[in-house]
Amino acid sequence: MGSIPTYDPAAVEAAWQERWAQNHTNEPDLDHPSRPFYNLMMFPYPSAEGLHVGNMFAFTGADIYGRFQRLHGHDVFEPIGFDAFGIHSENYALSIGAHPARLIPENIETFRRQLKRFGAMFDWRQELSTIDPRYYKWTQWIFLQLFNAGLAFRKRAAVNWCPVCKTVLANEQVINGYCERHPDVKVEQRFLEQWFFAITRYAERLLGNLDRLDWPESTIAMQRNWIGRSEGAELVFETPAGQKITVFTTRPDTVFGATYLVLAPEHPLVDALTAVEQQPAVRAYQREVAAKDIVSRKVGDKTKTGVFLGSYARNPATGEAIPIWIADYVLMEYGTGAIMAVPAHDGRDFEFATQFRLPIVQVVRRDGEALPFESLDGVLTASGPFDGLPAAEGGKRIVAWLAGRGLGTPRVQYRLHDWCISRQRYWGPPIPIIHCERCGPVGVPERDLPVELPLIEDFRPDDTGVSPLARHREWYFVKCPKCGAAGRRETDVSDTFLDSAWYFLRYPSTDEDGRPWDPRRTKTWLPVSTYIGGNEHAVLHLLYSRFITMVLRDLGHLEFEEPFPKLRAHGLIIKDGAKMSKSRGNVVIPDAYIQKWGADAFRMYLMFLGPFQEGGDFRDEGITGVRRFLDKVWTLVYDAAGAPPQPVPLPPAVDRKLHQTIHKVTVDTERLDYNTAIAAMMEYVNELRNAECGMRNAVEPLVVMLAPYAPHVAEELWQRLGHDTSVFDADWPAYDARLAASGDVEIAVQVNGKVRARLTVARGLDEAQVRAIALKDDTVRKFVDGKAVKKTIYVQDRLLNLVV
RNA sequence: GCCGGGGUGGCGAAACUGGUAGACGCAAGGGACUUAAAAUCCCUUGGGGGGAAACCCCCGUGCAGGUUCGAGUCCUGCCCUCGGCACCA
Repeated sequence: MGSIPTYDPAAVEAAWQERWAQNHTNEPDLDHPSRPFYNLMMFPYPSAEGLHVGNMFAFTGADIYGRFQRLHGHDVFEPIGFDAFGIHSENYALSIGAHPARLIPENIETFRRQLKRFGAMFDWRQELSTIDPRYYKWTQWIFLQLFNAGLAFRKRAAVNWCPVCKTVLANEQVINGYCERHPDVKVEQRFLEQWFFAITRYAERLLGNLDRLDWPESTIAMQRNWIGRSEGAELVFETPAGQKITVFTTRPDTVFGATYLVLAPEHPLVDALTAVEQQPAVRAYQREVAAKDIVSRKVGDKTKTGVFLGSYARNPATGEAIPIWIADYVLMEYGTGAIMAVPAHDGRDFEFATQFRLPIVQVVRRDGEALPFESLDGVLTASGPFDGLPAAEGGKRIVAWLAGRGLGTPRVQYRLHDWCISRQRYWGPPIPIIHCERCGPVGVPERDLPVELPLIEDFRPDDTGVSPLARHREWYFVKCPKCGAAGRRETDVSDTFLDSAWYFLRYPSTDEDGRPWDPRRTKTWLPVSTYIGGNEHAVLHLLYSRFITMVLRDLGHLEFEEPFPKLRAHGLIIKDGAKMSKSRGNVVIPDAYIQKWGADAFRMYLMFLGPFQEGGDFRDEGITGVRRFLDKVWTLVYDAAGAPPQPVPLPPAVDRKLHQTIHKVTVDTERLDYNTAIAAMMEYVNELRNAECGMRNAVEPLVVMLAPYAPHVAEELWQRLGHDTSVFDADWPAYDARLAASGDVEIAVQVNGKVRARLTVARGLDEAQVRAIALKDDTVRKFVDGKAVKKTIYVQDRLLNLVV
């Protein structure tokens, strides 16, 4: 047998990484693949701290899946890139006094080195970075496609403003009224001209398509909630002067109980509806609300406030005059910015009515229910001709009745807002627009793309709300491309979510300069076969990517409208019960672990920590177990490699276990249940060791199954077994269901549902046979003797239950 | 408040459509090898009780009920925890 060299991961891994690069092992033929499989994972933001275990956990899980597909004969394309623009990079650069244009490429270099070290099958030919002008040229091109299609527009909008970041924040960057980057800085409200994408026009399709996506239920639910479709009606309340106030309601059945109206303080009709004597109070209230930031208005103190306008409108159902109020609990951006208040059947209206002593009229009844009664499960009352109808049915009839008089119409409303893509910052792709006095906003002609982000030393944002680019005069002033008059460049840069909304389209075509992608390659590789990423992107990134893809399809640039038919979400790796973050100081960097244990052991350890799709708590105690396992495999294979090459039949117990293992590893890997797949391989190795079976045909399939998990050592062992091609060119082992289900079985014998004995019997016995054997067992007899067996339940090969 | 996960040994976790709870691994204890240690190998390990022993009994999957021959798994009502949304009419 001879002495076995010890397993030295560092040497094995370096050697194979070099060979993969030399042999182009991970570079599929992009133009003529026979069975293309696009294995996509969410590209990282290259932070200054470097790749942390959370990234590596995600990428390893995705890489295992790609390698598994490769072993099933697919041409797997597994690209990687860097999402390197954005406020995170810029703020970090500011905080250490560096320039992002110099700092970020260094970070990328660190990431690239770390990514190469852990041994994923990345196709480095197709690497991309969002800060590369060759990339963002096409990000700008996409903006222009939307602009030319009328889907990009400018609007003055109330925005969240962080006085420290000196920029607009998205609502999700505001945590309880404070900036997510600066937990002690209150967010303010500002009004600025912003660029928006009209994503709301796609709401119905974005929602409807969810039904046919193979995505985690929870992700679908989050998207559904975010889009927030509600069905209801618009109803019209008229004032004596003939002004029409339109409200949106999901409860038209309760219109007979509407005892007052509430408008948002910014509602355009407020001035016209305010009685002279109420003007001072109304103005004061409007000013007070405007001074609040939009977040604390929504999230902060929810005590109801409001002011009576001093005027009235007619309830279209009862004909009664009801007072009109303004209150900040009504939001201008949702529905029509006005509501009919039904205090008997809405908690918020109830609170408001109680506070300001407004009338409360119950119009839906169910026995034993107190007000406010919000359920639709009741019967109409005090509703004229509709009394006695179930609320849902009554609502439909009331809308029809009001529609007949021109006072109502059914209406679907979404919570989704248009996507604000403007950022008053430096570190992003300039929005490719030139403002002209005569022509208005004009798109930069495609031949002039990219609009390069100029390298300016003073990129610090200031308090004006205008991007630092405006201070760069030779860049800022430019001729209008349409009329030649003096124009000014748009100085806002676009949201990073736009960079990442199309990167998967670019990967197969990174070598294209004249167009964003090669249509033939796109047709070959897209849509993405499997997309694996974190649930922190469940809503925005995925929704925006779907939207952009849909628009590009409508404009004739793509042939599909859903980019990710199959999505899987991995869990989060936490440390000491908390999410890893620099501020908590609990970020784990993988380099030292890889150094000590090897990339293969560390990959497997991360996957063995818990279910991939749920994540887990990082502790480093367990890694020795995985490393010991690899050492055992190493020894077993070296022993087997010395055995004669012609196959001899395996001992039946080993053969059975082998086929059971193949079955389990196959099924579990396909489902991303990596932790149990690894456990199954460990069991098999234990079996081989117990049986002292060091046979070639017992270990060859194991090496192949191990390959997705521990690719370097699998290659080394495969070669040791005498193969001169990559293990990834081998076939995934087939399993024989008959063999897997051969041999004896242990049957549990229960008496009255309690296990009293375990019998080892031949497979496939019938109830009578098992029962006869069971009744000979001493322990069973102890519980059965002297009693009548009333009933027996038999589950083939598993269990016999005697009921006495 | 609403929408989703999840509560199982000392720890990370397994358990397919109701059918032998705790696979696999860590840690711990004992033993072998060694001058010694590390490494490696073997054994034990949910709690309690009985037996000289092979073994046997009772309890046990967040809590309280229920359905069932049988419940970690299904139903009802709670508690805790983690994500997401949050005055969306």
